Amino acid sequence: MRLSRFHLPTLKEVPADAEIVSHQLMLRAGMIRKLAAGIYTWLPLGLRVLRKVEAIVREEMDRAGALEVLASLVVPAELWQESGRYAKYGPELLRLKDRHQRDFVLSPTCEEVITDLVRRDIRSYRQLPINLYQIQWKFRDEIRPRFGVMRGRDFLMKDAYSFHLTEADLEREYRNMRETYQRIFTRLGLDFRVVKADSGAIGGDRTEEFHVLAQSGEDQLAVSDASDYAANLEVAETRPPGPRPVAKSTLRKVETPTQKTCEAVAALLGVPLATTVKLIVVKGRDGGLVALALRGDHTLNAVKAAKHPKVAAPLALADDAEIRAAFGCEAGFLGPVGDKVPVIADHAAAALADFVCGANEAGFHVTGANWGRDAAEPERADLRNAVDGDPSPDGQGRLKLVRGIEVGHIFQNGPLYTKALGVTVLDEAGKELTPTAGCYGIGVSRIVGAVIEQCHDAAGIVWPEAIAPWRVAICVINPKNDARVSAAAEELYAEFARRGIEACLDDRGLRPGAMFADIELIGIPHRVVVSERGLAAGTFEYRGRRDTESVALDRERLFARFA
RNA sequence: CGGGGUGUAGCUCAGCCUGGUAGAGCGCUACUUUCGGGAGGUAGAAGUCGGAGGUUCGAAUCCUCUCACCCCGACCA
Repeated sequence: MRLSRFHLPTLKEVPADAEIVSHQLMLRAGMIRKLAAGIYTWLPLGLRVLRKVEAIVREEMDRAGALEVLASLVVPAELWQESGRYAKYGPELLRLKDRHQRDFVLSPTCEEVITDLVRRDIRSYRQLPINLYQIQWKFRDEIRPRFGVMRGRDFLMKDAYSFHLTEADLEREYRNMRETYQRIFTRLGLDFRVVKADSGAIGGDRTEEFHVLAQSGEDQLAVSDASDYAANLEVAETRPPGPRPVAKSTLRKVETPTQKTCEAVAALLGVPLATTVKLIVVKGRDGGLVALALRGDHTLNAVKAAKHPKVAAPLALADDAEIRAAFGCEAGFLGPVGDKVPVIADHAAAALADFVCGANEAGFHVTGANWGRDAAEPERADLRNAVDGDPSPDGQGRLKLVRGIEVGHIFQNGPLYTKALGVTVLDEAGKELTPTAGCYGIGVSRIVGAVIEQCHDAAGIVWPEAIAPWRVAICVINPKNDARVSAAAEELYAEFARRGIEACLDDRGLRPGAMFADIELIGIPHRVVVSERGLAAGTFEYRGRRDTESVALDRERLFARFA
């Protein structure tokens, strides 16, 4: 590509509304432009990269035996009503009507569409297993789109759906996809982790996420420092600590007129935060209230709590009136003493003796409280978020909390959708069978942002070779002074083409400083400078994007670098 | 949805408090001198001041409404 004929609107200044580095660099490099909140137009440079990511994903999916299809972004609401997700999905699902007032949705995922496709065309066990995928734009009406293409409202996703006769075959394909994803992210040059995850809105049992490690990631991950254990904080298990010490203190009421948090009470009394217990009152599955007890220095894990059989899902906090009715005081002075409502204690809270908690009386807490004496022995569960330094659940090493960007997610959702949509096939015996299914997503457009988060420096983007817009940039210095310079550059450009190496020729006639700055900003891995000076010496000037110095190479040695 | 903030040239922003001829830097166009790390000079194009209504002799500026965009907030007891 000749840059003189390419649309490359680079910016020197950072657009005001871009917060994170990938968003800033994508705007500055002229890869994307914003159209509306969370909606972007991909410019030629950005699209080149996006297409490369897409191509790698497609290649590996094909290699894994999946079959590509393409479904519309616009889906009849009926299908979503049939699966039950029309009612379940929140306002993130964009609903719209056509001119005949028929209801449609903009697809955020395609379980229904593909399952419907299978229901229509797959009749026999002989047609299974099958894995259908597409690479298609999706739409999610995010509450708060941000971070450019990392959390946009429309996004390019690879989504695959597999259908099987048996759970064992689903497990086989799940592993196949897991390996495929590892190949894809490795080819993309990313530092990633496979983590245990919650299945969330899609539903299902076995599920893992693929995360690119980056400070700007929106998800917290707990990873072991001594094994390959890694889990999304939402599901990272915590282990019960050792046995509870014996009670030594007696229960004593203390005045805490304005201290409504464990932090404030601990500070007032001069005791460690980890000796306090807080209650979080939530709605129970049976309609009553349930109190969740946590150590003061821990935070509630809503995903874990909502999975507890006595807790209403989704998690719903009790309101002020309910708390007042049950405890006789406002939130801020609650405690398990007196057993106002059934208590489920996190393992760490349950292991405390002589703890501090609310007195269930405005303005008072108690010290020296003990389970089984001042409060009923509570039911125990894992309810808290893991913290840095917790022992790893697999018994090896300690957990460290890091941040990640979710770029892939694989699920075994079983017969969830096939049953809802009434998919059946005939088995060998002529008997009707409901297939079991899996689904597998990759955020293609998000990957572009995630790569930049991992691969950039002060000058701009540093593309991994696999997805760089071009592998090499040929920079021409002062071509007007000497016709031989541009002739040599043209010849070099033609030679790269002959060798099948993607090159761009910077023939824009910019001054060298501006030209180099642009080429570095857009992250081209290799740069070759053609100048009078070099021609006289019979060399070209080569510099890798991460190098700090250039080297003079003759033609042969230059091309050897691209072998 | 709640709280906060911002809308003025393609980009980054000043001007608004205290109403009175629309501004700067970068970018863009032309010419010119330059020519190896975002050059200098000269000349120039470019804004319904987000929109509507109101107050006023007069509104970018004050008031009301509205739209768009950004940030913060969903774990507390």
